[in-house]
Amino acid sequence: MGRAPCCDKTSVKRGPWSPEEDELLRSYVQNHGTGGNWIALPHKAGLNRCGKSCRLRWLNYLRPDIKHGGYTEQEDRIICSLYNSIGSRWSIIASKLPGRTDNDVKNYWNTKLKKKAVAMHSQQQQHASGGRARRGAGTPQSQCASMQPSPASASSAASAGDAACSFGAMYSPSTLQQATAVLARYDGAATAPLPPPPQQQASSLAEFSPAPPPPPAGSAINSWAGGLALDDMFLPELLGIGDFPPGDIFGGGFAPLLQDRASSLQELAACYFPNAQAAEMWTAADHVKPPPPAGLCHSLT
DNA sequence: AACATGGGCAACCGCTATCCG
DNA sequence: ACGGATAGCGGTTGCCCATGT
Repeated sequence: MGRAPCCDKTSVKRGPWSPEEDELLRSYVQNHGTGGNWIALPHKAGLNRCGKSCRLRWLNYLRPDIKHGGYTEQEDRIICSLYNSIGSRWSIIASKLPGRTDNDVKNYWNTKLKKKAVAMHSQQQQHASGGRARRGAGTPQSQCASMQPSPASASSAASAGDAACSFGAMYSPSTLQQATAVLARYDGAATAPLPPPPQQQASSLAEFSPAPPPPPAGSAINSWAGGLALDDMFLPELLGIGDFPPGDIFGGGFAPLLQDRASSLQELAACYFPNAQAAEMWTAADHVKPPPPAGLCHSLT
């Protein structure tokens, strides 16, 4: 027997929201907040809607700081880089793009950016092979398989297809633990009072940042450090300055989008680090040296 | 002008994670 | 420690509109 539904779907309104409903929800949330309970909110607000529907409407459409459309090339680059690095974890990707929602980013990727990427990729494949397309190239699966070590879909909700490019599949548990420890230190830098100069960064990261509590066994990447730090770990790759293979859709085919990387460093760093000093420190660091064999954290350690 | 087709986007569905008693 | 309730997430669906025939 399954769980009871969150609301009686036969008695609540579904489908597109009317302006009146939008106004009811907007004014209620602005006056009272969500109260931490979306299920009870529709009744309090006088809406005949499911709580989940209200939450989605607010988060994706009614929030005051939402931006719709008009994606910049900078945002394109961030999305592509992050997708390459962490896969379809839209909430994480969206969190790096102020004013964008996961749904919006997901739709944008699925309807526009993905096609752009595939087109660029096939164009480059034709160039590289004198017109012969690589077998399987251009499909989502081949894109995934051709990507660099990817932490995509680290959660247990990963689909079978995602598993092919899952983080866990790419790195050994010991490597993950090692990376997680590094991340823990670096992550703390965002709140540190004064970061050291870049050249001292590696040795002193641990000193200006208290280590977080050890992760629960078997869940190092997936829980306490995963969501926040996985993408930070792959900053060089996110920027396209890591070790993408030349034929990679993002490292190669997406080269035009990833060009002008150096000038984008500051903007990107600002996206990744809430603390301006940490962003500055990262920007100033040397990101272009070759990656270590493990392919992990070469700019951060 | 009428119809078919495809793209874009909002909303829904079903699942996992997390919280809380 | 356990189980129920809720939040959050990613995949999918379906509607609307623009464009082509």
